[in-house]
Amino acid sequence: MFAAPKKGKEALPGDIAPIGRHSSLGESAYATLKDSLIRGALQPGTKLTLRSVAQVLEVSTTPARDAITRLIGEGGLINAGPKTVIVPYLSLPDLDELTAIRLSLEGLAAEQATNHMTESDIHELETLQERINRGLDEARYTDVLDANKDFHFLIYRRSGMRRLVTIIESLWLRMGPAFNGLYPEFAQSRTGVSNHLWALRGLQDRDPAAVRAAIENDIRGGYRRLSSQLAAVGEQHGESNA
Amino acid sequence: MFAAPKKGKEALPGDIAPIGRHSSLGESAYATLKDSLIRGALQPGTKLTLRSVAQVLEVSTTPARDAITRLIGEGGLINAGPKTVIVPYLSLPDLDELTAIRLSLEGLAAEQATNHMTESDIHELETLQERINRGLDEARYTDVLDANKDFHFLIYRRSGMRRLVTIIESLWLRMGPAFNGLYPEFAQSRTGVSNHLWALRGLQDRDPAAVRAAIENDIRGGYRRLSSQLAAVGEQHGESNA
DNA sequence: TTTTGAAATTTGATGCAACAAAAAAATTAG
DNA sequence: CTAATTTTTTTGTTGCATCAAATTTCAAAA
Repeated sequence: MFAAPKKGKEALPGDIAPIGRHSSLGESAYATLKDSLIRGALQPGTKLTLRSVAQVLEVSTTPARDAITRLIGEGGLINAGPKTVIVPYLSLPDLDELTAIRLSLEGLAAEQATNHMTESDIHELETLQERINRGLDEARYTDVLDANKDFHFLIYRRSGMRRLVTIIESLWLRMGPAFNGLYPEFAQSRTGVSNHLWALRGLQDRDPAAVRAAIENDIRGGYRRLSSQLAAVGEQHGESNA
Repeated sequence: MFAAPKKGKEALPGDIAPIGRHSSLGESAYATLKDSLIRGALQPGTKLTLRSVAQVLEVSTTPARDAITRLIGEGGLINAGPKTVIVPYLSLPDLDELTAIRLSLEGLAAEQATNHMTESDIHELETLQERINRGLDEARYTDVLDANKDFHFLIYRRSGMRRLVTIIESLWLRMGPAFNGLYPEFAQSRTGVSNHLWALRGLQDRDPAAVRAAIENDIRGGYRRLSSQLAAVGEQHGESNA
């Protein structure tokens, strides 16, 4: 049926080869769209068509199709009809589910990362935190959200668990659009700052449970703010699009 | 850039509409391949080419491409070279990571499902368990694995968390090929049976923690058996392909 | 036998056109 | 003005051809 695995001597190229580069138009189209989604650049309900994506990304329909198909698979886009894909709305049940998964997975990642963090990692986190603080002071909310994302994922990546990080990304992908138009309201709050500081302290102390708790707290704080926003604004989209 | 969301009256189709059916050749090609992977029908290392998949599935290259691309995104297939996609080997580090995630997520799903299970659900679980027992007696190992999968996912689905179930599926997708050629060795063990019984008891008692513990135990048991098999056979594929 | 290297073959990526289906717009009827 | 109906436009799907790049084959050289 399919080609059987190579049985040969399996010449391992020594110790290098964590490769995997895979640049193609489809790949970068996917990456670009995904980034837009995570950043909240696309409003929920925005309709994406094959040809419009192709045009914006300056590629043909084939790579655009690749990107859209993959994103639908991850839940970053959904089919709102046989020929209509849109950026999904985040309903309260959706947010509940996402949050529960995030608590599990980001908590796990944070825990696992704790004993892998280097001094320079921690220093980098502190730099990111400064950028967050400065962003809050100067009302540069996009910067705040970006730096916040970097802060979290720097930690998660140090878990050494690649698939885990990928899954967490797909969760953030789902949250992103909900922030659209909410930057000030959302980023203004400084509740997250103290959670980050607790996380930093836990990392320095090599205390996995403390780091996990800090991250979980951060997620819960975000949940509170987002859910009240959703309750206030988003009743018209009752159904879950998970 | 893209079409803005409809502002109109948003005619909700009443109460029905959990729809989302999306039958297309690409979709079914994806489903078919995915199923083959989960069932362990494909040996790790098996090379898949666009055209061979297209031929086997009796479709053109386009739907085959869809399926392969999506599966790569989920980690069910990997790029072993610029023009080579294979069924991934499961290294011990990979198994460790998968297991950690499974414990988190399947534990969560089991917990959440506990209070949603109906009498008839539980009855169905008992039926499945009988099929597992019979399969063990009669050495019908494929049946055992199938029924085992149904047992777990019936529970998980009752969590009501769709995205969670999808993610868990992608984890099983990654485990499937590792069972290839190991059916007897793996399914022979009856360790799983008592875990399932504990899970059933927990469900009847509406004890989420007990159900979670039973499922976690089941996962750990599988981990032990698989990891020793991997350690014995699979040294030649050192690198992680997560 | 092993190694090397070049030729032949196969591969994935990409663009594109045709088609049926669906959505949107325009029109008509009430 | 609203609602139904028809017309027009747009959409995703699918198959396929092309092309550069990578793989495989195979024979010559060591």
